[in-house]
Amino acid sequence: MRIVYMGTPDFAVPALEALAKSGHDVVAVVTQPDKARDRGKKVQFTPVKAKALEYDIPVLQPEKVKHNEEFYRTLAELKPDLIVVAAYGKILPVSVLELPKYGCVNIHASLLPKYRGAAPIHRAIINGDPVTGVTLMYMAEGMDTGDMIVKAETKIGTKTVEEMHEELAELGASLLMDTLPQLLDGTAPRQAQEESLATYAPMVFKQDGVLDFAKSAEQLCCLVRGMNSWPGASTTYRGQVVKVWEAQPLPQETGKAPGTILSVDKTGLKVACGEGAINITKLQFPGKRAMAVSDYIKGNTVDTGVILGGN
RNA sequence: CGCGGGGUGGAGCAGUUGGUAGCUCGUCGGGCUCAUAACCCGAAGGUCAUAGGUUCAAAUCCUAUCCCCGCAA
Repeated sequence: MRIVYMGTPDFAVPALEALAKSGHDVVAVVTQPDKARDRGKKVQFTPVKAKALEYDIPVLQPEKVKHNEEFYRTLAELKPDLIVVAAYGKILPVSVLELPKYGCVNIHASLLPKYRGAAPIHRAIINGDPVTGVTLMYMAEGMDTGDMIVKAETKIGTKTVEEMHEELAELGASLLMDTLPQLLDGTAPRQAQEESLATYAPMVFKQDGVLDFAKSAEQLCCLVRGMNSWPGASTTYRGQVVKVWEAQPLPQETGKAPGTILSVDKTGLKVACGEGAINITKLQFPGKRAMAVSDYIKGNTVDTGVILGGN
């Protein structure tokens, strides 16, 4: 069986590696073009490309996949029996979806039809959901609208989006491997998504991580976890941007204005919220590395009474 | 060559008219106390990122390199 794998970020690496190790014939990997990013504008390979090179798998990096005759021809010549997609980053045209004999399957990091779209893991945590998971599905034209094959779920608890991301990537990989035999003999189950239950998980940006202390302690802590480690929750202290990496809700009502720093000591930095209060235990000041509050106060001072998020 | 901040005892920081380094926490020892994460006394611990250069003398000035971080992408 000839398989083409399409994916770009870290999330898509475990499944590719599982396929490659299993001895299946991964004839090509398609990933986004390399981009100059980060400090110093260095050109970097996408995580999936790096992994593909490890296994000597040919890599294709088309600028666009729609209306791209050359790419379509190249793909067709590979005669794929199955195309597996995981966080590729571009919408595939119907011509590509219909190319492989056994279709195109996608690994999506949510329990569809909930959280279709770009940032399902972030949204599930930010919204305080108790569970989430991954769904293996046949791809259709719409954004994550295809028929579902199998799902696997897991508890969110107090995991950060980074931890959840890693866990779901592995879960997705094993789900794919478990289901692969059925995909390749056409016996995989197929269940349509209930449209009325569909929700969307839009991309998250740095701006989404700005803490609004008027919210409840629970909501703020979910946001902190849902933004760790990317793009990071933040607020401002005396005009400086401060990233907040870890925080826990405190039951107490404070009577103070939201954002007011109530106390600072080795156990953390307590801040009043619209409802309850939170205890920040790990943060990061500009130019500094992330550190525990207990470490930060060894050589720096944080004044109580200051209102975070103001000037 | 995208902009900028930073690398100083285990940790977090101070230290620009250049003169062999100081603070807080921690650690170890002792003391006080019914007791303590509290308090008191004492001790150990630093090639000041690396390599050169200037100088009688450099953490401090100059040059190159490595690493970390924020912004922007």
